[in-house]
Amino acid sequence: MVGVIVDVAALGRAFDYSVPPDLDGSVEIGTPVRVELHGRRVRGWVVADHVEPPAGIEPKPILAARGVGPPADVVALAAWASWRWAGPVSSFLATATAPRVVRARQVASAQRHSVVASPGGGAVDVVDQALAVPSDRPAVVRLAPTFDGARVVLEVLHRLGPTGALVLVPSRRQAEVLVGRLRAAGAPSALLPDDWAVARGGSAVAVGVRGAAWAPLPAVRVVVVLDAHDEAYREERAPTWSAVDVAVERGRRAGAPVVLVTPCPTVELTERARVVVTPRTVERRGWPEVVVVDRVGDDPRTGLFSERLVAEARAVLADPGGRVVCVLNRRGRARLLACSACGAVAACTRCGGAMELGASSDVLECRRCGEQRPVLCARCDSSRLKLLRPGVARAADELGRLLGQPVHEEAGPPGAASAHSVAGDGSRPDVGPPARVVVGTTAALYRSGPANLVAFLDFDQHLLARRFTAAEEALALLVRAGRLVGGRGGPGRVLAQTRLGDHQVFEAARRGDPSVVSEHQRAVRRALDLPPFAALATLDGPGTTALATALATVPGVAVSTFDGDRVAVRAADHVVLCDALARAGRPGGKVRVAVDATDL
DNA sequence: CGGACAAGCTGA
DNA sequence: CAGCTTGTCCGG
Repeated sequence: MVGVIVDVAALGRAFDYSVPPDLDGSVEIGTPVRVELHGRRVRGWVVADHVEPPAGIEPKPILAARGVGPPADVVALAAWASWRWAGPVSSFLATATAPRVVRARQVASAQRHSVVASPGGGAVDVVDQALAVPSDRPAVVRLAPTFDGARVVLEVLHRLGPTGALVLVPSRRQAEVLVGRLRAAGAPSALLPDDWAVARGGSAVAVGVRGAAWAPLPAVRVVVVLDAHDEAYREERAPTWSAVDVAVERGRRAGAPVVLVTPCPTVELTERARVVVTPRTVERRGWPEVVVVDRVGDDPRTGLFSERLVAEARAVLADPGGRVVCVLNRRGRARLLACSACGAVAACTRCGGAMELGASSDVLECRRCGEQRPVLCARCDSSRLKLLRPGVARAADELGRLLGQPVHEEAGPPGAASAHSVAGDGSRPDVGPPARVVVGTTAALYRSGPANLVAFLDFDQHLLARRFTAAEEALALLVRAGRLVGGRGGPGRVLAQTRLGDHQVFEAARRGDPSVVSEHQRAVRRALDLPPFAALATLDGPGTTALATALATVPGVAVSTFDGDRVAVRAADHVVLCDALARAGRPGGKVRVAVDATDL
């Protein structure tokens, strides 16, 4: 008999099944199976061996085994994650399972011995120090934005060999590029999830994005996370797990060193890891030059583009190869309109959402419910509406006029193909040369090639975002921009328009020292009892009240309402918080539980 | 989650 | 009272 977790979100516990003789040998802990449950056939995973079913229960047989599953220690890790993020074990097992059935024969085992050459340079010292950290604590390696993190990976592989190395990067593109470099350096590498079977064999480096924290390496010997500050490591949908936390826990359980590489360590990271730094003069040179354009004295009605910005852009474009990228995190032509006569904001008469100008500019559309109405004020019937918050499309029009250049708009959904993303060799024969002027959302920072000027049109929207991690995320944007323009001493610059010119984020960039932000944030978080000095979860959905009521009775747990109907749950640490969530169950039906939420 | 079954509501 | 909706229970 074996214990099986079924892929039914509401069922947290395992059910017992018998293993029919023809499946004996192909079923072990982690094996994906089909089983019958309550009259239907569902997917499940074997999570326990040699179990005794309770008296009076006659287990049904497993219907089929679906190839090779995650190794036993990953199954145990899924159980831990289920506790840590208050989500179903099955959701984590699904993430840890190959996208297509993997047969035992496909899992490559023994491999040749391979040696990775040391990349030399600054990576050597830093890896020396990182690997000297006792393995029960991760090391945070703080390197300048323009430092090539792949060198750290190569140096680690040079020291410890490729077998059992787990390497995470924020984006698929970075994963592909890194795998190419590792293979070129002689390290057998598995790109996840594609090369799942190879990783399951255990003799390659496993490389991938968020989900690769669950890579099926049978024995992890070292973990490296590049750009460990990146938000892409967090799953926003419930359960809201973090690949960095999973990777750290995995390394801890395996007794393997964990190396978290980042130019801008978050308070979360600095609080629980030992920070390894490079010489300040070296680090400083690898930060971009940041021009802060403080618009605090400007007339609010002046446009999106300060004189300084236009002058800098013109100077860049005077050089035939010069490129400019402008960032404005608002899509559409106009996100918020108001009546010029009476001042009323153009809100939807049905749902109250903000209405924006449709593509043809002759109709108002609600972004929330899709309601349409003519371009008229709902209060006074005036047809004169003014723009309160111009979007990307409007910004592109305006910039095109100011610069006398065609402007490319980049505001597609994340992951969509870009007309001008630059391939490794700098060319895209199918679309022609990259645009010289790009206006887009922050997505433009991830899809544009090298630039000479990256300008944030309204940096305050990042500094003032409602998440309490806003300052750290804003610094990460300057880092990202810095990688497009290069370090100080080079020709490229970052420019930020703001009304908060003396914000710590600018001070950190000016000094090339991210600790300015993390020290400031540490003080704020401590004073407000926010993570990492407390554990925090938010609840929403119909079952919120019932769960909040149950949690409020647990000693050490504090419950408070915010935003009308959402609930924040706080405790001194995750043990108290997650134990309370696990014991409370879901008394009132559907609730979205977001452990480690940042949008208070 | 989703099927089974019971209790409650509706209309002719 | 058939037929349908809504609620509650439970899975090996």
